[in-house]
Parts: sequence; C-alpha cells; structure tokens
Amino acid sequence: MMFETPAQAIGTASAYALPPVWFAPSHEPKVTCAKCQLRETCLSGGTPPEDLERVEGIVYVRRSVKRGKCLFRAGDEFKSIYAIRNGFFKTTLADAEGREQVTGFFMSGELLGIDGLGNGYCESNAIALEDSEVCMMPYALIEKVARDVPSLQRRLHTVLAREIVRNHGIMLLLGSMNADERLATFLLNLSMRYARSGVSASDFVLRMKRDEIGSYLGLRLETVSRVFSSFQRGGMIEVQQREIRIVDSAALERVLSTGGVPTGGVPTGGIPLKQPC
Amino acid sequence: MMFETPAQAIGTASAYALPPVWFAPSHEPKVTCAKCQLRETCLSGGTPPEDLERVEGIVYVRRSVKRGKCLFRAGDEFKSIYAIRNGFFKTTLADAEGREQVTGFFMSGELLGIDGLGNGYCESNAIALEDSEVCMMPYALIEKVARDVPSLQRRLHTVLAREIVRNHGIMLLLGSMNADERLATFLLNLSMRYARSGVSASDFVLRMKRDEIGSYLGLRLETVSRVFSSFQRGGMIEVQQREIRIVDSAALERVLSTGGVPTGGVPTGGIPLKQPC
DNA sequence: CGCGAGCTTGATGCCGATCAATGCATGTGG
DNA sequence: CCACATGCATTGATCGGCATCAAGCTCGCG
Repeated sequence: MMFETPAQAIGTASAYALPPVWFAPSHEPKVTCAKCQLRETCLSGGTPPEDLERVEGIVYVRRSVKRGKCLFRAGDEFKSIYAIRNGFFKTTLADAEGREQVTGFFMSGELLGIDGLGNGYCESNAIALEDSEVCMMPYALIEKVARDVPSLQRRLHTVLAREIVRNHGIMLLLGSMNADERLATFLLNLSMRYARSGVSASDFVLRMKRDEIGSYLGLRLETVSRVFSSFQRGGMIEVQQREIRIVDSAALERVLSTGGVPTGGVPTGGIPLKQPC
Repeated sequence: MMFETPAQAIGTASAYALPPVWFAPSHEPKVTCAKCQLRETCLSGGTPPEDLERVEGIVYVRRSVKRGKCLFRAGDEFKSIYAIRNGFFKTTLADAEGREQVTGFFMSGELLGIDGLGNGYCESNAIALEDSEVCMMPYALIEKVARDVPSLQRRLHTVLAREIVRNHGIMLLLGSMNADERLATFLLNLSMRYARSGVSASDFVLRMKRDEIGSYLGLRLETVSRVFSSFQRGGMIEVQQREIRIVDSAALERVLSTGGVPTGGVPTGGIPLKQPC
C-alpha cells in the first residue's frame, strides 16, 4: 500500500513528484540500457544483469534537443537528470553580478543536471552545441530504485562524487596553470573522452567556439586562438577552425610538466607540504 | 540472516567493510546528534525525530586531530566521511606535476571527505588548522541506513550536490574575478559561515596563512596581503595579522558588482546569452 | 634577547587582457 | 552568379594587473 506511486514512495518530497503521465506506458520503442554502447559511463554502469531491468525502467523518456536550444535553464525546477545518448552540450553558470561562465562540456554517455539536486532547482544552463538526444531519468524514480538496488545507490553516489573530483581538476587548472597548460589539458581531456565515446582520439571537431573554450578555461578567446597557433607552430597539433588533429600528444603532455613559467596561483611545487601528519 | 553485518549489508563492496571493532560498543559517551548545535548543516539535518536515532547510530566514533595533523590524505582508502564538531580544516589537492592547491576551508558543522566516494580512495588531503574534533561516519553504515531512511538518502544526495554547487562558485571566482573581487568574496563567505556556526560575523580570526588563502583563490600571498591593506585603507575592514574585523560589509559587496576592471576570464556581462532557447 | 616564521611593502617585469584590423567561411538577396 | 553582410577565427600592437624578487617588519618562543 505504501510506496505504491512514486509520489508516495519518495516520502514528503512532493516537489519531486512525477506528472500523472508517469504510469502511462511509453509509446516509444522500449529503452534498453542493456544494448546501449554508452552504458559504462552512464548511470547503469556497474549494474549487475539481474538488476538491469529495474534500472532501465528509470529512463522515463527520450528527448531531443536542437542545436542552440536549452535542455534546462538555471532556476528551472529540478526533476530529472539526463544521460546524453548522442550530441554535445555546454553548461553555463551566471552569478549575481551577471558574470557568465562555461562550467563544462558534455558528450555522449555523460550525465547532465546532477547539481540541481542540491537545492531543488537547476543551478546551471545546459545548451546543446549540436542536435542531441538525451535519456531523461526522473530523480523521484532514481531515488526509489536506488533503495532496492544497492548497485544503483552506489553508482549514483559515485557519479556525484566524480563530478566533485572533476570540478577539483578544473579548480586546479584555473588556479595554477598558465594558458599553454590550460589548453594542453583541455585538448588531452577532450581527446580522451572522444576516444571513450568511440571517436578518434587524434582527429575531432571542436563543437564549441573559441570564446566558449576561453570562458571554460578562464582565458580570452584571442588567447585561445594564439595558443592553438603556437601549438601548431610547435608541431603538436594541426588546427583548421574547428577541426583538430593531435599530432604529438606526448609533446602536449610535456607542456603540462615543463609548463612554461607557472604564473597564476601556486608556483610549481606549490606550498611545501611541511606538515608531518 | 542477510544484512546481518555491515559487510554483508553493503553487498559486494568489501572494500568499504568496517573493521571488526564495528560491533563492539563504544566506551565513549553516546554520540547524540539530537543535542548537537550543528545539526542543520550536518548529515542529520532534516532528519525527522522518529528517524534520528538510526541516523545517530551512523556516527561510529569521534576523533580528535591536532593542529597541523592530517585527518586523511590523498590516496588513503576511502572509508568514512567526517563532520567537524569543532575546529578548522583545509583540504588540498596535488596534481601529477606536483602542483598543490588548497581546495577548501571547512569549519564546525561542515562535512569533509565526501569526494573520496568517487573512486574508493581519498582524493584530497584534509589538514587541521587548529585542534579539532570530528564525528566519523563510515560510508558502509550511511549507505545501509540511507536505504531505510529516505530523509537520510535525500540528505546525502543534497550534501553531495551542494558540494558541486560550491565548487562551481569557486570556478566562477577563479575564472572571472580579479584579486579584489576574490578577496571580497572570500571574506564575505567566511563571515557568513562563521555567523552560522555561532561566531561573530564581523570579528573573527583567520585560521589560515596568507599563502593558503592565496592558493585557494589563485593568487600569490603578496597579493593577498596587498588587497587586505587596500581594503583597510578603504575603510572596509580592519586587519591585524590573522585578526579580521569587517567594518563595512556593504562596501565589500560593492566590490563584487563594480569589481575594478574584470581582467580574468569572462568580461562583466559574460558571453551574451544569445540562444533564444 | 635573538632567531625564525609569517606578514607587509616596494620595485620591476611578464603574461595575458584589451583594442583593432584582417582573413575566411557561410548565407542571402538581387 | 556575384555583391554584400554576418559570424567566427586569426594576428598584431599596446597596456595593465598581478607575479616575482627583494627588503624590512612584527610577533611568538626557546
């Protein structure tokens, strides 16, 4: 009797209740995580076969988002997190003074919108940089299923915590790397993730503009352009507008260690860890 | 029979199993969240009275950490998250190249160590900046109780997501604020949190050194010192080494909007949000 | 009292922001 | 099909904020 409908299942949290459509069978082809290529990076990653059906049931519906359109906007009621089936998104954040900044780029297999969980409304804007398709996973359902399926519970925590770790990486980048290091990090990271989602690690198309890269990395667009050119002169990459070819990834990694003079934040070597602990 | 011991309760996750001590009754005075002043910012915040006893049971043991000592270090096995009962911590992070950076300061009532959840080991170092005492909450127990107590499940998600939001704030600061704005933000934030934990919002002692502030804010220690002096000349604060008095908090807030010339990252106004959505 | 750790203040230089012009695609209308 | 506009990327010239280097200064402590 209890926990019969999601709204009851989640206790007092009526804010997260699903619309009535919830129990209506979807007319779309059944969503199956089992066959999805992207499972390992998604929420269903690590789910043992016997639980997969329940976890699949979380995907409420698919939704497609045209290039330039928002999947959600800051201030929207938080109802759902999203897994990107295909496409590319940026997330942006604005503070009280109107400063806006790109906080991340997201591609196939990655999750969007988890930060909204904190205060019940979306903290950031998610904007498609190309025509995209996402799986919508209502938080109310996730919460319910996670109580019965420990692997999902664990997975959800893991995914949230990894987002924190990812942010720490960006904080390190913004606080203590120079422009060359930032761009090298950016390119290597993109390359790695493209490879994971099945695209060539060395040849890919930047989905974002120079000023969006700059915003993400705390640089102006001219600087981004200049560093790209300088990497090209150095024989590390080939750039042609949005097309990137990584010619010498080892050299890019070397930029990180030798890194030019570290000028921002903490010097190489940082605060000496004198504490004996 | 199942779920008799924590190690079973958490399924396959033997990595998170508790040591055998687990079932031994603690000889310490019983830990009660009910009486704790700091409950609202802690993990037990929002727990309805009927569930409080179970949630209290999560606190495995208290631990005290002397000034300068580590609560945990990067690479340590992740077993537990911690609530600060009293004291003050910094967390630091080092990347592959040895760059080290302060990622946060934490005071009474705040949580430490949640990021370790992502990969099974601690991502950062937590170092006490004064003699401190923490409540240790083993993740294995949290996970177990969260399945039975929805309010705790929700709370845990909220706490994780808020950490993400907090990080976004720092990313915004590092990516698009000048030195004055960074320091003003820092002081106002500290002031707010001190007030919440029962200390005066206008008079407090900085627990950290200038270079730790600088590392956190992506500035050198000399710049921190200079900005403090300049704020003092402007009549906004009074500084005497570690002692801070906020004289004109409105003026500090004004620094954020007028903010000197925004030189880093995104200009005031940011990327114009042209997307119609 | 003298030493050292941490803070402050000054002088200088460099990296990346800013301003400005050109190049290069794509689209649109005559 | 071409003239023109528009959005984005590149490149150059200049400037400014903050890092860097270098002294003093303050305070706590053996």
